[in-house]
Amino acid sequence: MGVQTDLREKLISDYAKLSPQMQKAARYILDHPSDVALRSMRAVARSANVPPSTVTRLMSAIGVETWQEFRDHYQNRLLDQPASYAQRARETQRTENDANRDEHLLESICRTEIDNLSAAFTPEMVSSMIETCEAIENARQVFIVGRGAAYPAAFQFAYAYRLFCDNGVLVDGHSGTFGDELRGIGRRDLLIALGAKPYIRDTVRAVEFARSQHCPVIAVTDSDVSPIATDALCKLVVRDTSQSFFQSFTASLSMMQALVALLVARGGHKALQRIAAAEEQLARFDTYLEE
Amino acid sequence: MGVQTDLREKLISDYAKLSPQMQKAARYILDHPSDVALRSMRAVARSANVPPSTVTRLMSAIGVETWQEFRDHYQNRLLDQPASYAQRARETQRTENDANRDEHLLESICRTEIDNLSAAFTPEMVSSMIETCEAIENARQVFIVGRGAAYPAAFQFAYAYRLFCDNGVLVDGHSGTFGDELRGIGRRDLLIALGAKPYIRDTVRAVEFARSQHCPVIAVTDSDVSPIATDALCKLVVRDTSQSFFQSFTASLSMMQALVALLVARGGHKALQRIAAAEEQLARFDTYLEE
DNA sequence: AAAACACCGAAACATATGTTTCAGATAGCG
DNA sequence: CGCTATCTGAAACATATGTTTCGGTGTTTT
Repeated sequence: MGVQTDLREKLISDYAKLSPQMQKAARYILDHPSDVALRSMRAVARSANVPPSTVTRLMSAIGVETWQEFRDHYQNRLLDQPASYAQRARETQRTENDANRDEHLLESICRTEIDNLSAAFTPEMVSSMIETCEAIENARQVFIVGRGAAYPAAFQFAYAYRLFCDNGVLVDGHSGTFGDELRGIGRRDLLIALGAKPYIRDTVRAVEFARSQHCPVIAVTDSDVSPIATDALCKLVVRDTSQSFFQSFTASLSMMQALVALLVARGGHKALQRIAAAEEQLARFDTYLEE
Repeated sequence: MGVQTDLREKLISDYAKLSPQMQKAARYILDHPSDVALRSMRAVARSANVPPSTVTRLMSAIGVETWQEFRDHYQNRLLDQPASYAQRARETQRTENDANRDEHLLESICRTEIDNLSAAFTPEMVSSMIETCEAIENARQVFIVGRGAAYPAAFQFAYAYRLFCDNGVLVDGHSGTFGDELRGIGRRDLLIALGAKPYIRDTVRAVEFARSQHCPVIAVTDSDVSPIATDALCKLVVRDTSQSFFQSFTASLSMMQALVALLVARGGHKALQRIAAAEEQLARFDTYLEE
């Protein structure tokens, strides 16, 4: 070895001493190593939102003569570990009942998650999601309920939704009783209910209550015949296959995120303006770390 | 899309019908596929002892419009990505002002999410996750902190973890001040911190406090140089690329779920017994709907 | 033998790339 | 306040890149 230090490590260790703009460049490079190997310097600079000169300066700052040298290093790295997905699967399978049981488990989890995810974006689901969006756009208030393991996805949606709409209510029962928050729900509102087997009683009750008040329901659940999905306006059925005792809520979360993205895209300028305002407000509160 | 044939196969099948010089070029390309991905066209031509024009002609001979298209194909093969980031971006842009804009957006979101997910389960990440598990198993108390958009993933882990271990603490600041919950943290404990750009001040402060008390930190974040990741025991770097203004936390959530699954798998019978006990307790409380 | 044809490589071309230069901006300090 | 030192981005620069053009070569066809 000797002088052949790993440039990536060097970039990390020197990161603190770099100028702000160089940090931006360095950060992009660290986060997208394959870009260095495959794309041009100017293209990388463009993606990092930095002028080309900054990248050249970064090179000399970390003691690299030329971009070529840097690129070569990353190309070799890329060639050394052609850890393709398929190859990885084969390797892990070969050593199935072996010492690296853990690796195999994680590999299998990854595949399952990807399957769950693609199942959530089939054409039928996509059109259901678009319907859901229309329902949300026309609703007076949007209630979101998800208990237990479904709570993260519900929270995620409520959190993002609140950044550009103020008619969202996360029914989390954190303060006082659960039912209080649903008071006044009616036919012009909308309830988004999340939950998979085993169905949590609270969630089902919330759905039943909403329906009794003629409030339409969007069900994000694991089956067309789940107690949450009965008579729902839209049934967003997500797979939650998992290797562990615990169902996977990855697909639910992803779908909720996709709904938010879709709402924003359809909302156009107005939505973006509200987001900007919300973020500025957060910045005022000193929520975020400065650059 | 649709007619997305494999260009390498095309090269092989058409080989016989090519002119001698083109065969020389084709042959070199077949023998050195990574050269196509990494080097320039002229460089490849030089190595193949062929003028550049021959390579261009070869492109049109096999029905490829431009060398870029050819190179992109080989780059994707090298990365084993079903669709390149650039390609995806172009596709989405192309159909931006279209009738079925929504469908395209969702389709593109799905692909991005899958990319994020596979990036979270690369061999390096897998080994980091296993290290993380060992750290968790040896910790006295396990603190989990994630604010804002990172909260779902933190909650998810804490919720599942509590079903089979009782030394987990979700630092959510719901009651009283944030710092209170970290009181007494020390070198035998462990802090799992989640957060992506823009970094929420509270999270960073929690990390700094933990480090000042010599408590090791596991960082689930978006970059090796994120303020959360500095001096972390394990850096679990997850991609959060997203089509919307909002980062995607799908990969974070999935990784946390995977950690739980891994912990349970390594925990063996004991873990399963505890889970059974926890579920029975929940059933006693009438949490779930009966069948 | 001449014409028609496919094939080839040097050179021309417009564009893109990596690097350097320079002038303005910004922050630190006496 | 002024002075310095650093940082930054636009522009300039020489070079490299992908593609096209064009004339030349050899082979086939009539």
